[in-house]
Amino acid sequence: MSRNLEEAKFSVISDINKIFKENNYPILPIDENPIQGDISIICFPGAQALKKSPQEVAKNVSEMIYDIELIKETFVVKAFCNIVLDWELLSEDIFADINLSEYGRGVSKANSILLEHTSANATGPFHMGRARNPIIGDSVSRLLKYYGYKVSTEYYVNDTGRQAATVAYGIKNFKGGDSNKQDHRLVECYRQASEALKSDENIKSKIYKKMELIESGDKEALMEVKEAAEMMLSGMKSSLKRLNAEADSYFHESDLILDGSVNVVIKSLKKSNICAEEKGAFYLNLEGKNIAGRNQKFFFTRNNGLSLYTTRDIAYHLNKFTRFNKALNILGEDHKLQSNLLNIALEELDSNKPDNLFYSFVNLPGGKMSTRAGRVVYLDDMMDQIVGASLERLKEVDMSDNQKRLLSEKIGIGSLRYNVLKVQPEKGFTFSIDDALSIQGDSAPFAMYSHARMSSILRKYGESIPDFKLESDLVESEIELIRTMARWPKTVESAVDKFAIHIIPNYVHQLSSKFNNFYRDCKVIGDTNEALRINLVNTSKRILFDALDILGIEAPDRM
RNA sequence: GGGCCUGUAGCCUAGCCUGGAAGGGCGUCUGGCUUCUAACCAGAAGAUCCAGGGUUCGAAUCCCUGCAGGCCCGCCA
Repeated sequence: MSRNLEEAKFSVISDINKIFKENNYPILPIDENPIQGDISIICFPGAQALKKSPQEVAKNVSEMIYDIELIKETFVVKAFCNIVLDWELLSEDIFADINLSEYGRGVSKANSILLEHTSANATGPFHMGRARNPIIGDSVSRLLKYYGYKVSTEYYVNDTGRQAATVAYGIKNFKGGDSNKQDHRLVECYRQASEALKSDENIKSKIYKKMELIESGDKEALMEVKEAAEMMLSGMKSSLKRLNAEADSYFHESDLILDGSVNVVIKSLKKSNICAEEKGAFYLNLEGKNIAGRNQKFFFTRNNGLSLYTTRDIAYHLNKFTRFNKALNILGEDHKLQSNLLNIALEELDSNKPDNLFYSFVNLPGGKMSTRAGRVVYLDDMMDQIVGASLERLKEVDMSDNQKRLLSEKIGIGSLRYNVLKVQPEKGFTFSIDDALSIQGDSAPFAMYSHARMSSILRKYGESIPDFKLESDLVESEIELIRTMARWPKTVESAVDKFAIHIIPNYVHQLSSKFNNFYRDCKVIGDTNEALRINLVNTSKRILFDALDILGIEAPDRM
């Protein structure tokens, strides 16, 4: 009989409940992932009814159940009756399951998902605060794909409005900086144009005139901002590429004006019965909608009848749902209200609504990250630094310079991603370069190193993975490793459930750590259990590789 | 004024949805490389789980009230 761990636990638990019933015992709560053992029966609640102390109940329970099939032993700690399963019996079955090449992957789903991430305004290089978005977005998309969804990622390019017009004006009229990276060079144009906008009425009116042309659908003006945004974006895209997080497609806001879909939105929203008008500008009246704050009017046109950012966002989402069944947005927490408003509008238009994953902002020690105040750590600089630090660590390793360069890139970028991903998105964090550069313990290099050890063993073994038979008792660290591997599919499932990507790094660390314990205790090559242990190494390696891949981290075979 | 999020050892963090025995990591101290890779491993010290109240046999977890920090409340994007 083949069974995975879930099924084994289920069978044991139903046997336990059967025994409770037969003996007229109250049904006691059961912890399926206890601190000690594989299953734990919590005996506090039965105490009163049975007129016994919780400890006595636990002892009693342990005597009642110890000969259930698959239970190897039971031991009582306080009021917990802990059960250890018979891993000698189970491991072959569980292993057969783990050995399947699709182990952990979800079955292919019918739904297609458009995952929008990053969508930073094309006004200059990414800073670390913004970098949380592509890293989370890219990894969540990998996670959802692993689980069986068809996922496509998209970057929404805000190339209309004042900022975009200012960028276009700046690129046309000012000289850039001297960096050889496009976005770092062009951001100087934008800075100067922004300054001029503030101090020079003439330039201000030029930019605002351009803005109006853009919003009214003037083709030439639209092409101009679109091209300017493209220029800036080309530099930003190369940062994303280095981060291993480039989007599959880029959607230009300007196209929504160009193709008239914004006007369709305005027309439809005007038919809504919560639509009202004030001095020529139209809005949805939100009174009674339980939306936060002082402002109960959600404007979707200016008094000149032209669209606002939100209006175009509505059009964008309608567009998304013509292409995909579902939409998921990765957004900074500052977009929460905005997204509520969007949802209300979509509801008025009878449209589907997107799911959202919000993340908190990244601070620097001492306060907010702000480009304007010059308190800023650029993503590009951070990647250089962390890759440099990784290269430094490889100094003594016997490898060609080129190999070291490639490897340090993987390690550095992996560390950066891991550090961002291991924290719950809704938790704000203060970005410390020192912490980011500290790459031991719960980090990408720890996992990568474990993976390299696995590869090394298999490389030395040199033959194809053998069949195995259990010839002696498993040692504790082997069981622990199997236990951890057995938890992988559940881990993926719960991460998908809540879009909780931080669960994956957590698992990666556990698996790596358990493997390192196994490595310490168990000689693989040349041992009497060689065949089994090669299998253990092989499956751990595959799971670790997959898990790291979800995080967008490349698992090296040597380091 | 209002809404949302966060608060766990010196520092960072998991656990909170679905209540049951507080997990990791950094840093500190001690020890381990002629043995499949020491970016590793073992051991030690370190926690009024922000505060107070409630529900419960049982609360870091659920409810209420505070406190502290973040974000937001424009005919900007």
